[in-house]
Amino acid sequence: MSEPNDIAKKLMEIIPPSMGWIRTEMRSTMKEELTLPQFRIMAQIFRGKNQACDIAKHQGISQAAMSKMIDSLVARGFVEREPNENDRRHFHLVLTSEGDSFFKKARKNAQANLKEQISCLELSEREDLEKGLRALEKLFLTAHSRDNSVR
Amino acid sequence: MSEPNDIAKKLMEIIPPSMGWIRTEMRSTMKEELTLPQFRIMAQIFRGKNQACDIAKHQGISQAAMSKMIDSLVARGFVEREPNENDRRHFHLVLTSEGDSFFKKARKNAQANLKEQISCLELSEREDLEKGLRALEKLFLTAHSRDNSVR
DNA sequence: TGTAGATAGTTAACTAAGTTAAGCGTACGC
DNA sequence: GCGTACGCTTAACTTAGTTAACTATCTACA
Repeated sequence: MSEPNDIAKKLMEIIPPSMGWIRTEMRSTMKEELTLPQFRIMAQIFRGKNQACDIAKHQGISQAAMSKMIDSLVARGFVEREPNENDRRHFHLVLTSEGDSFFKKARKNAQANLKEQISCLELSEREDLEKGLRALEKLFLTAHSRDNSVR
Repeated sequence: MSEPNDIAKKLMEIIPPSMGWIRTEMRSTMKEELTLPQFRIMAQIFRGKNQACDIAKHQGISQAAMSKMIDSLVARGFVEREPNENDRRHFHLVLTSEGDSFFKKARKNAQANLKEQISCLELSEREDLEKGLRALEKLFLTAHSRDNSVR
């Protein structure tokens, strides 16, 4: 039990379809408004990450992709690029008040759906899930920071 | 603790970047050969799912998208559409011998990378992760089958 | 001081993966 | 045997990603 290899196998089996499911949930929740990658970018800005390249690194995408998605968020009036006086190479990304309230609403809806599903699990399963997510977080964070240091 | 709402929040925070990380891992493992969605389709066929619409449902994508990706797998010589005599509306998808051996090789490599990362976790964390993945599986499967029955 | 190199971001050209809508052929219930 | 549901494909489109080449800025250092 708990053989790294078995876990790796399970991870590859479970995570992608779960992700597909979350994507579908989010899509139906947010209708035409916002795609999942756009939502994630807004989530990062909301949490105080305000430099495009940092967010790009965190999401594992290129700066070019980031730049384009920020364009579309700016076009929708959800995000603004504020010039940064200290270092004029980068902008300070901020949510507009419209972006902020939309983000909060979208997050709440998406969570409500997920919450309903999660409520169907047994208590013990919910505990397992919670602990498992923490382990996954650590796994991802260590792997990720290692990547960054190497590349 | 273990409030469905907290878990939902955590899920939305952790799964997408984890997915991004797995995608990056897979990409570097499989080089130019195969994309992750293509790999997942092959995995389904490998496990005996051989009807395009079933796989499309499982992945949460449209039949049209499925059809195109199967085209590309067929073009690479990894998959074949065998006519089905019982019901000529659908094909019987099978891996070619080249597809089969490529799939096994790719899966082994991808797992080896993940395994290495997972080995860095404590034993207790690995156990948590394993249990959590099982809970996630159940969550996904029940939600998914409910979706299918409703939609 | 001035120049070399690193960093932040954009643009262009491309590909993959997804969507919806329309259509074709087959199977099946009544 | 006819309408309807099903399996699949095609066409036209969008989004998200890539790499490569570019601009502009900052920083370190001879």
